[in-house]
Amino acid sequence: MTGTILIVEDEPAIAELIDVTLKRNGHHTLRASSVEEAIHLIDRALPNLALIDWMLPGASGIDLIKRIRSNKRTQSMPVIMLTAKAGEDDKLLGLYKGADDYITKPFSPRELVARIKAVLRRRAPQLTDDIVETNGLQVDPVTHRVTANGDALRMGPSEFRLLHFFMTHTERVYTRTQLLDQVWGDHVFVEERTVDVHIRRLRQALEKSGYDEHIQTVRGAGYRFSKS
Amino acid sequence: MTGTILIVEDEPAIAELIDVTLKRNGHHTLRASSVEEAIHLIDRALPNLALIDWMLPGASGIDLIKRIRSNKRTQSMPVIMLTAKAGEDDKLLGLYKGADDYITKPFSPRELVARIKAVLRRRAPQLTDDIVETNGLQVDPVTHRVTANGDALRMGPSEFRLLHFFMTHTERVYTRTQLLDQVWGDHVFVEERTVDVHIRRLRQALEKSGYDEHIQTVRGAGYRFSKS
DNA sequence: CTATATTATGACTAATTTGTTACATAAGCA
DNA sequence: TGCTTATGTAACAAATTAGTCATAATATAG
Repeated sequence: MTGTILIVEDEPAIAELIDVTLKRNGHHTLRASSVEEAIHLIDRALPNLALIDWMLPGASGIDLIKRIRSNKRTQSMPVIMLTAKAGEDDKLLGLYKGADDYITKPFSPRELVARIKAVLRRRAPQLTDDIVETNGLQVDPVTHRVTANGDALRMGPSEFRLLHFFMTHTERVYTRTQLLDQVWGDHVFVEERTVDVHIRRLRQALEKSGYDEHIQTVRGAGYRFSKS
Repeated sequence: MTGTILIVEDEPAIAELIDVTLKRNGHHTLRASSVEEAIHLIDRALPNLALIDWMLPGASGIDLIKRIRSNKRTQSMPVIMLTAKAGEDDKLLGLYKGADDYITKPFSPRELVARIKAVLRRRAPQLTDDIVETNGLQVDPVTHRVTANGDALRMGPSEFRLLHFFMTHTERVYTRTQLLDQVWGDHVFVEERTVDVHIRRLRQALEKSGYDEHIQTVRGAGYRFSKS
C-alpha cells in the first residue's frame, strides 16, 4: 500500500541509509545516482514519490525537478528535496522550484519518514496506512478489511483499491482514465470500459449494506464518491 | 526464544556483571571488548540485540552503531547504548544516532533487564518470553508449547515460529516476503510459495481445535491472523 | 418523443493466485 | 548407522479475479 519511492542520491552511503529506512517502513524503493538514471527509471514506472539530492553529478537536482514538473505524466509526482545547504535563501529557492518539501542534511531516519508521510498524506492519501471512514463504512489498509457498521464486506483486490482510492478522494469526479492511472497504475494498458465493470463489482459488494449509493455516475465525465 | 545479546564493553568487570545478569535471565550472550571484535561477531551470527558502550578503545560506540545501521543485514538489530554521560544533550544525541534506548551508568541489573525487555517487546515481540494467548489458544515460547484450551497441539518448529509471530502481530496483513523476513530470518533465500506450504501445515495443526480459522488468506496481499 | 450517446450488466475466457499433495533432501536423534 | 522428523520445491488442482465483449437500459439534446 505504501508505494514506490525513488531515491536520487549519488553518495552510496546516504542512499543506502535512506533505502533501508524506507524499506523498514514498508516502502518499495528505486535508486538512481544521476539525473539520467532517474529519468530512465521514472520513464519505466512512475514512482509515488521522489527524494532528490540537490547536488548531483552533471545536471543538478533542481534541473531534474524542472523536468519532472514540465512533463504532464510526471508533473503531479510529489518530490522531496535533500539539501546540505541550510541557508534561508536556498530553502525558499528549493521550495519555489517545485519541491513539495525539503530536508536538510544531516537528517534522522525518523524525520525522513515523518516528512514522507506528511507529503503523501497531502498528495496521495491512498498510499498511507490510515483507516478511512465515512458514515460507518470503513476501509483499513493495514488489516486489508472493509466493514460496514462493523460487519465485513468481501470484494476482490481491485475493488478494494478502487474503494480505498475513492474514500481518500471523495466529492470529486474522476474520469476512467484517471481512475486507471491512479488505481491500476500508469503504464497499464486496459480498456476504459473495464472501469465500468469494476465499478459494477464494487457496487455489488456494497449493495447489501446500502453504501453503493455513494458510488455515483457522472454522465459524460466519470465517477465520484460522495459522502451524502 | 530469548535470543542472543551482544555485549560490547571494554571494562571487564562491567562486562562480566552484565553477562551474568543476562544469562541468569535466560539470554545467550556474546562478548566483545572492541568495535572490531564486535563487527567480527556480528558478522558470524546476527545477535537479537546489542548493548554497546559509548566509550570504547579505538572507534567509539557511536561509530559502531553507524556501521550497524548502514548495513542492510544489521540495520534492524535493536541497540541499547551504555553511557556514563548523563547530560541531556548526549542522551538526545545518542538516540538520534540510531540507538533504540540508552542506559546511564551506573545501572542496576534489574534496570538493564527491564530495558532489554522493553526494547525487544517493541522491536521484536516474537523474541520475548511472554506467553501469548488469544481466545484460549496459547503459545509459550519458554516451554515451546502450544495449547488449545488446555490440550497440547503438535507442530514443527517453523510452524511454531510462524504461529508465534502471528500471535504477536495480529490483525495485520503480511506479505509472503515480510513473513519470510520476520519468521525465517533475513538473508535466507527461499521461495515465496514456501510460506503457503507452512501456512497449510500450521492450519492442519490447528484444524482439530478450530483455531485454523484465525489464519486468514488475504488474496492479492498475503496472510493475516485475526482474533475474531 | 426520437435519435444518439453513454452507461449498466451479464456472460465468457484468460490469467493469476492460492491450496494441496508428493517427493527429495537435510537434519536430528537413538 | 538407520530411523524419524522437518524443510523446501515442484507440480497440479481449485478457486478467484481480471479483462473484454455483446447487449440492454438509460439519459439527454434537439
